[in-house]
Amino acid sequence: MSAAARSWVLHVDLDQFIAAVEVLRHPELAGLPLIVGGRGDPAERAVVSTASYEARAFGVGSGMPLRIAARKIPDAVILPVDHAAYDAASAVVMATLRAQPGAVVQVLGWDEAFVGVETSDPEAYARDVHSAVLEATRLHCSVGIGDTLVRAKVATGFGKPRGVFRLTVENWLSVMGDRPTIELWGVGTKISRRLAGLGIRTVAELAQAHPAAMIAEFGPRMGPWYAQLGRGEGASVVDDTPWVARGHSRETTFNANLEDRAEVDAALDDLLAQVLADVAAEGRPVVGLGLKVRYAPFTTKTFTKKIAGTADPAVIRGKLRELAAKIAPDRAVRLLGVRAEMAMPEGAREGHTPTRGGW
DNA sequence: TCTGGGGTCCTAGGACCC
DNA sequence: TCTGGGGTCCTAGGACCC
Repeated sequence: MSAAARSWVLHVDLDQFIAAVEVLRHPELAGLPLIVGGRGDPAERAVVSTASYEARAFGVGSGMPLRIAARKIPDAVILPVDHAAYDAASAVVMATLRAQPGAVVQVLGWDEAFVGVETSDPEAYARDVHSAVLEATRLHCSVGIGDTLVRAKVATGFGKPRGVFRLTVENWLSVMGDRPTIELWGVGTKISRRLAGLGIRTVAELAQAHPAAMIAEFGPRMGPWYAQLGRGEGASVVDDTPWVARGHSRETTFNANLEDRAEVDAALDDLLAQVLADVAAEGRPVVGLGLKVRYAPFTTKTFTKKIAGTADPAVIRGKLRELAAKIAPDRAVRLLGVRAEMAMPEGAREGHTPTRGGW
């Protein structure tokens, strides 16, 4: 018997995207423990962006300091992050998705996107997506199928690698109900711990959480959102409105802490110049500034300031100086970051981040 | 083990105004 | 005197994602 056509959400996620792109360029690396991170130098302060399956077998994963990773796998191949290469590969992937019949595509990152589609056979559609992406890029992907964005996103994890998995209102609780809340998209260590404090440890428990208790703990917006997440509910319509950046930022961790105020000022100028180059490319006025400083060993402070909209670098630099006056003069600086917030154009999509309750 | 870089959004609390 | 109540804006901090 054949099902009627209805709308589905697909979540397409490339397998080992960064490592796979590198292996395409360096076929001789196939099968070796491969680590991509920072500038490829384990002596520098940087972390792992991606580890190949072979490297993961040694306990190396993304987010781990490069130095530790190199210690765990002394003969690993360590490559620098090459944004341009991944951007190019990503563009081909997204173009391929948009070329699928009836596809509405919402890009989530370099290597993943939602695809909204009307079909009677979403598994067949998903396999077509996999074939098309493979043919265009020689990269494999996994596809989650869902009746909401959240369910599609979570489903992908069960399809990896190279597979397809469907998660809907029918099987959500039987598949996810007994799992810990941290496995939900948007629940991290902190929130899962606070949930545990309320006696909520599993997805099923979260799904039935008392609304008043959730609001008391997490506020009127996030409280109900987390409970919804537990049920896999939320938006079911893929939104292909173009994404518009709210701001741009640059930050740097110094390999040796900065002790000197003049060094700090010079580093801030350098970061600001990079940020303003990104901003200038969009031609939108700057309406806010942020300055982040991490003191050694590891305390982070941020300072922000709204400003009257301007594109004048001299004015912006003056405002940044005002924020910089708040940096403790007597503490060694480990990291500096500069952020510029831009005026949003009329009609830009609001709340596009699913994990913060925006959907 | 010792913690990158680029983003987004939410919340709490203080300032200020009426 | 001894201190209301609501609204809005801003700043700082927190949490999460890829």
